[in-house]
Amino acid sequence: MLKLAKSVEYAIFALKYIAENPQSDCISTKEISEKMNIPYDLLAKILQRLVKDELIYSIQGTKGGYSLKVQPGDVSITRIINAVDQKIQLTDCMFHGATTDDCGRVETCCLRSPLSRIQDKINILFDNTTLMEII
Amino acid sequence: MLKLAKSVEYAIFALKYIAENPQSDCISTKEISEKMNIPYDLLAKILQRLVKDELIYSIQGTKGGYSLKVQPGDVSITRIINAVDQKIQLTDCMFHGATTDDCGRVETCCLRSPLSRIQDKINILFDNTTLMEII
DNA sequence: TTTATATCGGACTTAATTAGTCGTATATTG
DNA sequence: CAATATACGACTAATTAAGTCCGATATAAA
Repeated sequence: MLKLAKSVEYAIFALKYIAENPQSDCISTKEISEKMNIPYDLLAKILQRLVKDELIYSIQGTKGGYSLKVQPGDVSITRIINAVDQKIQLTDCMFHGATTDDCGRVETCCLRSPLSRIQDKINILFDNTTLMEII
Repeated sequence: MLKLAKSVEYAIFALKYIAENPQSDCISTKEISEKMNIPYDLLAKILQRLVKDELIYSIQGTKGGYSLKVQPGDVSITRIINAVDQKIQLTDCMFHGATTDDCGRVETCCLRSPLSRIQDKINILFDNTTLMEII
C-alpha cells in the first residue's frame, strides 16, 4: 500500500545516471538500461516522457541519446512523478471536483477532508525533495 | 499511485458507524454493510481483523455483533492500517533489514535513504490523525 | 546510398496486487 | 433444533502496474 510506481524509480535512476556522466554529452537508452539494470523497452518509454516534460534533451539517430536539460537542484520528485504520468492520490475521488461517478459517497464522506489534508502534506514532502538530494 | 487500500477505508467507515450508534450496544455486520454500502463478506473479514487487534469487541450468536473497545481519540489511522494488515511502504525494500532478495540494488541504492525519510514523515501524518478527527 | 544504430510512439501481453466471494464451522438465542 | 450471528480460510474476479513488441523516423558513417 502507498507504493511508488517503478516507473518513478526508473526515471530517477536514469536521471541520476545521465547527471553523473556528463563527460559524454549524450547517453543512450541501451547504456542506461545495462548499467542501471532497467528493462530496455520500459526505460525507452520513460525517457521519452522525460523528454516531453523537458527534463532531458534527446538526439536522434546513430550516436544519439539523451542529456540533462535541467539542474538537478531544480527538479523535485513531484516533477518527475508528473513527467512519467503518475499521480499522488490516496483514493479514487481524492481530487478537486470529484463526482458521484468517482465515488458515490462523495457528498457526505467523512474521509475526504482529513485524507486530502494528508495528501497535500505528502505532496509537499515530494515537492521538497530534489534530484540533487538523491544524487 | 500511493493509494490507500479499500480495506482501510471500509474499516474507518465501520468504526465510525459503530462509534456513532452506541445506543444499541451491539451492531451486526449486516447492518453496517447495508447502511455504509460495503460488501458484506469483505466487511466481515475486516471486522474480524479489528477484533483481533482489539479495536472492537465481538459477540457471537443470534443478536451478536460488534461494539467499540477503544476511544476514537486514542486510535490513529496507522493503528487501523496495521489492524487490516496493510503497510505503508514506498518500495519493496523500504523496511529495516532488506536484503538483495528484496531489491538487488539495496546495497548501493541512492533512493533508499531519501525515500525512507519521506516514508517516516508519511507515517507521522497517519499517526497524528485519529478516528475522532474523522468522525 | 545503404547499413547500422539510435529515438519515437502506440498497441499489446503478462504479472502482481487488490477487491470481492464462497463454503463450512462454531456460537448463541428463543 | 431452527434461525441468525461471528470465525476463518480458500478461492475467483477485477484492476492496475510492469514489461514487451512492432513499425516508424532520424542520422552518422562506411
